[in-house]
Amino acid sequence: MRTSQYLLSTQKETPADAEIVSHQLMLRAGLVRKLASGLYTWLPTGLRVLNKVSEIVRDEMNKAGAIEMLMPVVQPADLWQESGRWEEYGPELLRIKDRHNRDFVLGPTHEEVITALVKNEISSYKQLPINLYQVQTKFRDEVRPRFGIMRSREFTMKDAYSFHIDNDSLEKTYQDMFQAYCNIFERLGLEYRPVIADSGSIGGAVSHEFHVLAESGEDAIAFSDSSDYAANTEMAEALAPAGEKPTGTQTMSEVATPNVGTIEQVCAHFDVTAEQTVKTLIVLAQQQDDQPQGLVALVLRGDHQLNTIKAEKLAEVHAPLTLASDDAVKQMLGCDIGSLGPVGLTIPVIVDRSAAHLADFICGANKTGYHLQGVNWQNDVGEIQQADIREVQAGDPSPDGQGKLEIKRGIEVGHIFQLGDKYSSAMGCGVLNEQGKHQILTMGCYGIGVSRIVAAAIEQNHDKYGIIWPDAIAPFKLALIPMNMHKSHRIQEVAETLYEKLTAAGIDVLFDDRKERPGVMFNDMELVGIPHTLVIGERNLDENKVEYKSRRSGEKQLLDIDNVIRFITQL
RNA sequence: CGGUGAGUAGCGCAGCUUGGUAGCGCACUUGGUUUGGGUCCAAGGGGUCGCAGGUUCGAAUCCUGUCUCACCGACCA
Repeated sequence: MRTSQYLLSTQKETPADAEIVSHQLMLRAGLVRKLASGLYTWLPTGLRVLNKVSEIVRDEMNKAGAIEMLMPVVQPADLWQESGRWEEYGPELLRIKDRHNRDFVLGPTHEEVITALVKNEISSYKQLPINLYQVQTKFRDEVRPRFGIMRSREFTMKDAYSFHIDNDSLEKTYQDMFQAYCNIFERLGLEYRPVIADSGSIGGAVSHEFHVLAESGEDAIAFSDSSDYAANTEMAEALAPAGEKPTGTQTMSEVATPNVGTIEQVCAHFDVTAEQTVKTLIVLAQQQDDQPQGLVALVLRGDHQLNTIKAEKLAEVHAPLTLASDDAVKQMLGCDIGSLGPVGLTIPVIVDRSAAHLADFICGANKTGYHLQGVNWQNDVGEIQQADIREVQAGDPSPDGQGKLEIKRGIEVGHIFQLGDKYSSAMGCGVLNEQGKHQILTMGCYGIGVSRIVAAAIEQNHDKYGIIWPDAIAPFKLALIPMNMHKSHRIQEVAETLYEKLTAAGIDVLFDDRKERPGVMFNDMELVGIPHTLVIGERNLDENKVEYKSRRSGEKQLLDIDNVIRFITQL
């Protein structure tokens, strides 16, 4: 490709509304342009990268025995009504009507379509297992699209769905997919980790996310410092502190604490650390039929944070988790939220394991302006219900019993899970088994955020000059930069010849034949992130040499012109 | 949805307080100059100042409404 016949579209200045590096560089290097919030046009350079990523994904999926197909973006609403997700999915599901006023959705995912298809196409256990996938556009009407392509509303996803007669078969395909995903991220040249994940409300126990590690990641991942254990913090189990539960020695007493509400103020007032205090959060209870809305108290150690996902899984708690309003608390419990505590509450109380491990602690007195000190569960509260409801933090013991947890940030680029029969049973998708009986299938599903990988790769591979693509997904492998070609026939001749030969050798080369000064070319090629550069200049031509430069290491070396093709091919 | 901020040329911004019909840098066009790291000089082209309404002789500027965009958002108990 010649720059003179290409759309490079680089920019010197960073657009004002781009917050993270990958977004800024994608705009500056001319990979994407925003059309509207969460909607992006892929420019030629960006599309080249996107296509390289999809090709690697396809290749590994095919090798793992999956079969490519393609389903429509627009899907009829009745499929979603059948699966129950028409009501369940919420406002992220963009609903549209056609000219006949029939309901459709813009597909955020394709379980319904594939299940309906398999129901019709597959009728015997002999055709199983089968794993079908597509690389396709998805639409999710995100509340807040952000970070450019990282969380956009329209995006490219590889989604695969496998169908099985039993769980053993599902388990095997799941393992194959796990391995295929590792291969994919390995080949993409990214630093990644598979982590244990929340399978959501979908049921089916097993689920893994694949994260690319990056500071700007939206997810927190907990790692053991001495084993393979890695889990999304949503999922990572928080163990009770090690050792015997301390025995209380104090007797509970009430202390006037005017204007003391936050844990920070409590600590200051009593001159203790947050580890000796307890905080009480009041949330809405799971609604019982015909009963008025109840409340539930969640009790945590002062220095701990509530984990919403864990709390929502409790039968007593309303999902999605909703904090009771200040007014509701005041009305039902008779005090300000800053003075709440577990002692003497008439609503259900659920205590985090770490909080339950405390003795002689401090908490609110359920009386505005008063706290209790020297509180002990056994004496002052009685039998309590314990649960793991807190967020793990760095330094906590690893749930697998080996080492301590570290917390790092990651970008979720892949998610695999065992779905079970949620969709197949809702939609009656089954086959005749060996006994000639109709049997509902069990399913797995496996997603990769293809467009998100492009952004994630940049987050992990850039410097102050621009992007540094891993070779496998670079838009071009090589930049050919002639110095002042328009003044020198000799340079032009060498450049043209090299360009022809390199192209003939199957190398993706971008030949900068613009009438620009060298500095402009260098800067553009570095911004775009092309991994390898050849510079052709008068100086070296006298020796029959050209200069090679690596984008990543910055290392330069002179090459004999005759050796260029071989050298570049071997990179 | 709540909070904050922003909409003026393709991009980055000034002008608005104190109304008088729009400007700077980059990019673009033309000519010259320069040529191993975003040369320099000159001359140009390009904007219904987000949209609608109002006040006024006159509105980018003041008022009202509206749309769009970005960032932040249980973690207070």
